Amino acid sequence: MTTASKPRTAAKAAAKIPMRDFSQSLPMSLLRTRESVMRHFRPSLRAHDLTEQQWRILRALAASGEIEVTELARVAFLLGPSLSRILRDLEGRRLIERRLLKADLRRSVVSITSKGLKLIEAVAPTSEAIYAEMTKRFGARKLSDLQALLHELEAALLAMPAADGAEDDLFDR
Amino acid sequence: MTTASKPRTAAKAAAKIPMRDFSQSLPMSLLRTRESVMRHFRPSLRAHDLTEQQWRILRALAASGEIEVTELARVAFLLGPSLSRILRDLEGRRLIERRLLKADLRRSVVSITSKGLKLIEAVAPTSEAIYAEMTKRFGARKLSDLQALLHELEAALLAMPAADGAEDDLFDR
DNA sequence: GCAAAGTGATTAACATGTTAAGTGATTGTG
DNA sequence: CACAATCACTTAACATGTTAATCACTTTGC
Repeated sequence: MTTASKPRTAAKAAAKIPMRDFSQSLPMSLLRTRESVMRHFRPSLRAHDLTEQQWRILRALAASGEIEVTELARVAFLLGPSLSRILRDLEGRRLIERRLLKADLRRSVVSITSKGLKLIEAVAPTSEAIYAEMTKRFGARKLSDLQALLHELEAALLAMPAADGAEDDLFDR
Repeated sequence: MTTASKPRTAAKAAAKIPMRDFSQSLPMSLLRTRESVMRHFRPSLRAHDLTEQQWRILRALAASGEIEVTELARVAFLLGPSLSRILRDLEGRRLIERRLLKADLRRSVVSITSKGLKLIEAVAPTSEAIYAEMTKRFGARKLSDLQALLHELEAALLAMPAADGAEDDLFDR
């Protein structure tokens, strides 16, 4: 009966300001959908002792060869601090390597090791199979429609100036 | 030239297994798009000392009145441990209240305080304005198409059995 | 040259995500 | 009615998200 009985509270009257129904806000939809996707991938990654982020990094490295840390952060969509910690860990596990750039000792380039590549080769088939099954169930056409809309929205929002939290705030007029 | 020169490595040859171009995998697309959305909301929340998750909880409480912790976790899409910590904090700030259920002392119900409601009323107009601007830029029709696809995908994946990480595992016999 | 400003990367500090373990309360079964 | 199983919630422990500070190195301006 975990999902059977619903709260009798019902209410939905507390807020004077209506606002869109909370659960169908765009950020929530994106979050829930992403989780419903990742839920299928995590077991396989976990079976190989990889987190989602570690996997993103290995994938990015396998795709781009040697790459600078900053650029890696960009393509793997991770913030610097997270990346630093994860690289330290992956380097300790000999899945990646780092070397300093002679031309600029502040920078270093990262690359995947053969051990890292073997790990990818071990995980990739399962990932691909899962992705294929998802595509089959959802429909290739709808999947690409979705991808297109996601990209369009991303582009539209990049063009939208970011509010700075100060708002019009009375004083800066 | 931070973004000018691309890595000469070019490679993309390291991996023997092709795999979809990493950056357009579905999880990455969803993550990037969600971030591009949240980027616009965070400054406003931050200006009121709220994190995204705290805001989700307050919104959920405002919409549903009194609600049990487990149900709140479900609607705010948070795991129990995260919720426990955040409720402790919000209670300390007098934005929410808790009371035990006499009928079952394991359970407690959470509700938003008038201070919490005032905070929502202070933040909501800005949020609504941002959401409206997004809708205007992206298009209301495309937005609802996107929402529909997200929900469909979510439904399709819920119906898909979760791999357990064991796979068929050829080798562990 | 050299002090100041800028840049790439890491560390620090705190909040959340995630899984496992713990705590107290309740329930079902013999 | 004892008592093991279950349940609701919390804690614990570790990884990541996030912002700020720091460190080492480079570039700039004088």
